[in-house]
Amino acid sequence: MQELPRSYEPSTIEAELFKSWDEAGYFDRSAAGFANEALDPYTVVIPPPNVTGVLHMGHALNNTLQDILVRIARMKGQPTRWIVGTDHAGIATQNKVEQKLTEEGLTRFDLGRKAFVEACWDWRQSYGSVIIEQLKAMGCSCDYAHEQFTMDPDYARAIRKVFVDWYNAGLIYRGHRIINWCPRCTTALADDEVEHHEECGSLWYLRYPLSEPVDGVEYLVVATTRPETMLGDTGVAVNPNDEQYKALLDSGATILLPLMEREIPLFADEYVDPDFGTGAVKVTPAHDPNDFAMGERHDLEQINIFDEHAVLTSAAGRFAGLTREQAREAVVRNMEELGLLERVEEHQHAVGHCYRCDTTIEPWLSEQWFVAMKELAAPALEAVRSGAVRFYPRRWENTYFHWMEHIRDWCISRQLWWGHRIPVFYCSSCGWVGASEHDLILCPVCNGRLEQDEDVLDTWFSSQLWPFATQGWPAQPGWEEELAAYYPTQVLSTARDIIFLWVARMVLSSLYFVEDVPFNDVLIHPTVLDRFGNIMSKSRGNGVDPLELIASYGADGMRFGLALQVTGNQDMKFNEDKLLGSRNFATKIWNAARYVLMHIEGLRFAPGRIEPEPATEADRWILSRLAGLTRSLNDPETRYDFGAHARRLQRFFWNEFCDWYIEISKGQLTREALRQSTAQNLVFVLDQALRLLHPYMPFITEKIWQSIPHGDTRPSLMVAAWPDDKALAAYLHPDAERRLSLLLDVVATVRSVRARYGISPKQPLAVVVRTAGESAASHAESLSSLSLMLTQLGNLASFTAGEDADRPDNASVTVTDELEIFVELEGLVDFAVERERLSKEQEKLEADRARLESKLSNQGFLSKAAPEIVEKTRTDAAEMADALSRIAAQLESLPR
RNA sequence: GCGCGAUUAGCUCAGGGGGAGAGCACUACCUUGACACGGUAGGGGUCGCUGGUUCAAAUCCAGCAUCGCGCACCA
Repeated sequence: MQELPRSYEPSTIEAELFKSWDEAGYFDRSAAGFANEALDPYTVVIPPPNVTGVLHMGHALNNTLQDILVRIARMKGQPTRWIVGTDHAGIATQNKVEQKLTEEGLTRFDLGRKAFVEACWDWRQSYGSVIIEQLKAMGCSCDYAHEQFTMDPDYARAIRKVFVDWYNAGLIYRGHRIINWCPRCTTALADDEVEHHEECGSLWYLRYPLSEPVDGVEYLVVATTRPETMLGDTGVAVNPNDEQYKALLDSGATILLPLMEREIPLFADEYVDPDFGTGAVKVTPAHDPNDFAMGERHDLEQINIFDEHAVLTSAAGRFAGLTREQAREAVVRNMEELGLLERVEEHQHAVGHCYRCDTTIEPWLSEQWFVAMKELAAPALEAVRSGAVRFYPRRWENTYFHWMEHIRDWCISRQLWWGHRIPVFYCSSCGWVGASEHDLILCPVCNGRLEQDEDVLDTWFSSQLWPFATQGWPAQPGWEEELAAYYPTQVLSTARDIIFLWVARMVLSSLYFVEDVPFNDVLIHPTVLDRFGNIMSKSRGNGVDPLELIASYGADGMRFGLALQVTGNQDMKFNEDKLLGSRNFATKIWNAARYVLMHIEGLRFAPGRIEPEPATEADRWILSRLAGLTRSLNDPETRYDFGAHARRLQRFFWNEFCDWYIEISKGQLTREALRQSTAQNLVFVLDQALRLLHPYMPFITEKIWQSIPHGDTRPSLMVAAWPDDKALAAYLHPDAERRLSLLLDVVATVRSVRARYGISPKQPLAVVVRTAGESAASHAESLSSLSLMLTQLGNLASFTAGEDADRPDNASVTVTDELEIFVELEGLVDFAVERERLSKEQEKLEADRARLESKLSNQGFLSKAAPEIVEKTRTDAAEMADALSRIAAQLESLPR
């Protein structure tokens, strides 16, 4: 037990507490021996942040939620491990290191592959742990002692095995295809890594002259959004059923491609939509996936006019050397000069951009590696259909299904240097090609020298293994036992934008290699938008730095404020007010704890856990409320309803414990007979509340808990027992709750009267309550027994309650369903004001009553509504009628 | 085009068939020995629109409108 400083300064306690948890070993699965090995383990893998990453709001939210779940499990005694680590993030990291080189006037080619990769490792050494440190600042209770990295040697082994197994199973193949190419990153991208934005572009109508006029027709018109690609055209297609081109098709006409003076065929293909543009499509097999497909069907030449930077090559003749933007301008100008530009229309269309650098993607023909997905997708689809993997909220399962059902092969090769190099070896002598888990030097066939594939694997190829590769698969000692005990993991919490990129692929690869799902629950948290509803991004500059928020509100304030905003919705407009409110809440908790400490000074507690001792109605009430809170927080159905739980916690602590129980305790503590029991109840409720709050606000709760005499033998709240709703259920007490609400009504009424008449809280008032209705007698008795408490809370000069209590002269009158509350005002009372207020109340009540009565006179209602509803309506209406008559009587008897 | 989400107090959002809620903001009063990052009392809403189901709809269903997010794209 120790003193708490007068004011709460988060920054003065957070780092120190974190260090103490770390040193005590609580982040380990054994929680320094406090975990109960007999219970189900709880394992979570963090979505590995990029090594280049700095904490953003998405991380702050996601890791708050994971930490809440992990801390609850740990307090329940489950062997808990939150696996943490970083992702090597191929493109992102390579970009960072290249950027640094550029500043030094170098390119990666100046360094060469080996030195460049070393530079990446150096970079990782220097900056790669930034985000891990930030997680610590948030208070995240990850297993930092076993930090993982997707480029670790053990991880690399897993990658190798996956690649080789799939290669040998024929699931990985090499192909010459149109892929998405980023000319800035100079690498291929998977379909999912391309972001489509709607852009306002143009549709150019170009005249393509026929080689020979047909029946006086000299040209046809094609429409295109990318005129520059015409330099690579090797055909023009129309729909076979399109009447307007029938004659041309039948005549076997060919086209003389302008600017290139190349003769290209006119052909028919079902793909062409006769109603779009002119119904004639220029076909560029090397630069458009659809054209590529048509080219394959019609055996067209593929002319690649772009190099890897999307600069025109010699295949573009005199346009060689231009960028694609310059080429567009030049082509359009040239066509116009030739009189071949018919018209230009505005045209809205989606354009693909690199998800890493936002450069416009170029569909580009190249040799790449692919994973055949269809076969792999089937069990992954089934895993979610069967419920083995369940999404929260459930609707995201549709997104997953749609992707899995329309899955396309996955381009996994990247033309980068930083990453897992593709383990395929080529023999230049005999042409042998093979994949190997170990580096090969000599050809197994001809003993010739082997060359390894130059490309590296997509970063998502490695992160798909995260849940099992981080637990030792496939070669670390004891991995089978590890997975048998701790796999699948319990929950994966992440943002919706990586459901395809990551979540789906983890399911798919885990089912293949570990023959089990990687996790049972997938929690898709809302996306944090700025306060105007825009997505937060670097380019918009509207991001909020979680570390600044921690500085302003404390880690606890930030966490609680974020948790409060979590709903089942897809978005969350970031509301900083909630963080301010949460910091204030933390201060409230702090001060409540200081109050408790202050008032138990000099008291002695029996050894062991402090037990509650319900001696008064208020004691029974607060314990009942605590029991109810604990029950609702432990409901497994609502385990991911963070916002609802946070609100309940705040309501209980602030509005019930602080506003009422602490206030009531002030009176109880002055009575010798109640002093000890009240103190015990204060400590007990505070202790239990701190436990329930700890997962949300780990620092302040720990700090306070270690300062109060809870009597628990555990040295830290982090490993103290989570409140047991079944044990607390013994304290549920509906009658006490009902009686306290009567008292609360009376107190609120007295305060309201004071405010209305400007009477100081310091001036004691005499109050008389007349009880009414069926429970009049017991209510009168309850209130009488609570009179000490009432007197203290309302600062009353006297209090009497009874079924037949008389209204004093000169009293303000308030009528409730079950009470008539008279507050004596000794000449101050303004009866005109009282009458007006009562009349207003009467009006409102009469309207309500009329509505209920109309229900009760409705045959349909009486015969079809649930009996208990009818009964309730009846008693409510009766109560209202009764209250109305009492109001009428009061109005009648009030002096004029 | 297909799918999904949102629309409730000035703002941010809960709620989810049976008497409209919270926080912030606003107004008034209160520096009371836990807390002014506080307390008390107030004001403020025909729950987007139109239909339907139902004894009963803010709540369920359909359509519409507006905003937003995916996916797929016809060059």
